[in-house]
Amino acid sequence: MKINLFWFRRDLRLDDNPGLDSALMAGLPVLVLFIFDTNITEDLPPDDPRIGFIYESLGKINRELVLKNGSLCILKGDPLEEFGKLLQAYSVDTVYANRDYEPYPAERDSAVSVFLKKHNIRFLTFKDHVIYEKDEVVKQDKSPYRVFTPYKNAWLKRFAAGLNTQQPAGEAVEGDFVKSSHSFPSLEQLGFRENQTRVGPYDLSVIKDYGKYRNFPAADRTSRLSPHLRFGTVSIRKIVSLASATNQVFLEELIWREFFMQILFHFPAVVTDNFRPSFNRIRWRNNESEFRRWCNGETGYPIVDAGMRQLNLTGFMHNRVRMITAGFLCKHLLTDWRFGEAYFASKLLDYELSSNNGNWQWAAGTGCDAAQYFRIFNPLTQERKFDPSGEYTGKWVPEKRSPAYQAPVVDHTFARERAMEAYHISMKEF
DNA sequence: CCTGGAGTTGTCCTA
DNA sequence: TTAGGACAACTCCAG
Repeated sequence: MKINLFWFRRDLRLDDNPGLDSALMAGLPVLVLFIFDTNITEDLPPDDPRIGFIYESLGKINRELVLKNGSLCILKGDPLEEFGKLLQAYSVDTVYANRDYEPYPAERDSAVSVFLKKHNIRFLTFKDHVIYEKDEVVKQDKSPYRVFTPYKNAWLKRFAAGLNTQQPAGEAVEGDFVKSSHSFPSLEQLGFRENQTRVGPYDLSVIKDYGKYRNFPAADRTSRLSPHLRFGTVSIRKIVSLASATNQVFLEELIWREFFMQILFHFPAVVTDNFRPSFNRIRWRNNESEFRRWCNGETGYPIVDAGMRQLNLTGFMHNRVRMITAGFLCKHLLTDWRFGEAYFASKLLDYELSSNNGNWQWAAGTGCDAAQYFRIFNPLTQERKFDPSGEYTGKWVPEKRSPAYQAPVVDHTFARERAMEAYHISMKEF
């Protein structure tokens, strides 16, 4: 009997899922599939909490599928090889998936597409992860925007006109699911291990007053949506539709997400290079012991240390504090943003290549539409402004007032002048 | 092609 | 105490 396949990747939900809905509407029974891609997981520790979150989300999906007389097929390996095995076991008509725009997944998907085509199987992909894909919001000459504000204006104009938008699906689409011949594996059977760090639920009640509270880390009134958007456990269409009706500032943050995604797509060199080559000649100091102190939250600046400790212990850091800690590493310690970016990538539950890279280059002043290089955050002023009660720093750095607390790794005024000089020299030599 | 205006989230100094 | 300009020019975008 012929079946269709739906391949989950970072769209881990059954509701409002365009690829899955299309597969179900096509008429044939649908086998729902997830592959732990070893090309990705081999670089991660076996107890990476993001794998735990994916596993937990798959479990939830499987329980729902069992109620619909199906079950989830979970595999681990190189996707091409796994598809090869699947085609031996099943007679497949079409493979459905939602598009992934990052460099590796895009390359993988085109290889899968070629492979399936050779076996006379169609590979259909759908827009799911964004409201607007890479080429849907561009300048009149079709070239990509490099400045956020005009991009945002064009995005909002299209959105208001309903151009290229999909409406969030209300009801679940009916269709037949196939029961997998594999039973649902344990985390250990997959070669992974349990981790205590958890992705919590998101909280949409904060959207209403987002602009008012978003800069105060102690208030803890951010939505915590980011890991859910990263892995698709929530639909971006539902969130954007709520945001556009509720809070413009919050909506703009979602537009930043798509801005950096299209930057990564059109300028993939940003993964390794400065967006602005005039900063290629910055002579980074890259002092290893200072970098370790930054990683461990031992710089002697409470707001920096609090942020890094929050990251290390929870896999999350408040957005305001991300800017402060990133700026501190690049400007005060004159450490190449690539080191900081890699560290955040290893720790953040909501790690997204486009946003992490875009925001690190923003903090370093090397990115497109980045902070001007002479804007150097003063970690003490930032602390006074955004954590005036000391509640946030006190929570993560309880020893901050005791003699045991370290002396600052570098004096602010000295570091500021040193950074300005390093950036000046780079620009002059360019 | 030319041109004017604008550009996520700051800080510091001076009057 | 507080408001305003300098930082240092540049790139991008729209008309």
